[in-house]
Amino acid sequence: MQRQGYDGTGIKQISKEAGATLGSVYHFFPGGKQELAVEAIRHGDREFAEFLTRMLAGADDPAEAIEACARTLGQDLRRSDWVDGCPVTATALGTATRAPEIQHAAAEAFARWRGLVDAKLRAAGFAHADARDLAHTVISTLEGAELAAQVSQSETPLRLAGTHLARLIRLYRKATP
Amino acid sequence: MQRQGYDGTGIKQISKEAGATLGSVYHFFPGGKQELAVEAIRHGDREFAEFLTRMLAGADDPAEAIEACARTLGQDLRRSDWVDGCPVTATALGTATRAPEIQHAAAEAFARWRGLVDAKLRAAGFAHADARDLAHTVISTLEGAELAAQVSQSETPLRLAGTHLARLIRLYRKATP
DNA sequence: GTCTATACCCCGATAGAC
DNA sequence: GTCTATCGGGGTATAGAC
Repeated sequence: MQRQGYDGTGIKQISKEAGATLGSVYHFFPGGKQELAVEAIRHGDREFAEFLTRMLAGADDPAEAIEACARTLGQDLRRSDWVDGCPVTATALGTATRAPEIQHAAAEAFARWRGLVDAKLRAAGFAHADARDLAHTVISTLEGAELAAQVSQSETPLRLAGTHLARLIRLYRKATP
Repeated sequence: MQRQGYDGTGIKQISKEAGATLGSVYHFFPGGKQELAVEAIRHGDREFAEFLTRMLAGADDPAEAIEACARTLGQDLRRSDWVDGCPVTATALGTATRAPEIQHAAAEAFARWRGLVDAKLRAAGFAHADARDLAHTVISTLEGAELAAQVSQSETPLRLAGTHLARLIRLYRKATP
């Protein structure tokens, strides 16, 4: 679903690639495709949260850590031949009206990631309001740059997003000490 | 397709809502669903390009114009009940592997929008390299914030994106005069 | 150019043997 | 719990009358 989206991915395809039978899938996911999608998003949520935690722990300076994060995302995306984008976006996009539970799971993922950045910024001494606001834009920008990188098959959007986010963060550190 | 994505939107649904018969659709779009999707993306491309042109012309200061742009995007998104997001993203996402032409049209749209921001920044006296790089991040951030706003059903990501992009742009104006 | 009918296929979901 | 068979419906696309 990360690659093909909710509607583009069939349960039969999933069961085949997983080496399970169709009956097994419906045994463990009685809620059908919707439940499967929610679990897929939660899985992607945890996955990216772990990645983000690792990257944020990689440098004391939050600006430096975020910039490294963006670069790594670009490298990983290229390695996947521009196919493995955000594990939440593709699944959630387009299902908003039909399946609120899916959208809710996606919102939770975004909120968790934001929380991780927020905590890092506060730990580095940023004002709470600044940290909260900056965390929003850091996630938004990473998300958008990942999208742009995927569409244009280039690491450039993510590289520049890293550079600019770092400058923005440093600007706020100086602005409200 | 803007709302439901490529796979979530049926040609029968399109023909019904358009008041046309299925035969007519295939008469004017012999390339079938793929051709329809490419034209839909080109349409969204022009639509947003006109919106962006209008917003950029609304203020001499690029930072101010971009901030107003983000706010307006948020208001429009709320007015649509968080349904009408970027007219390109939903259609293009998930079709990368199967339909390169769709992805190519999406890449062209992003490039055109970037070009508009780039031109505005250069016209305001920014160094060419700075303008080019900033245009990348402006589009990425607006795109990601629109996504985040849609998922969380809140204007906050777009409002903050506007604020932060404005500060970033002003920083560069001062940095390299 | 416009319309209806239909071919052909795969979808999600379920039934029921084992 | 695991598997196969199948249901009902909708998908894209086409054929061919008008």
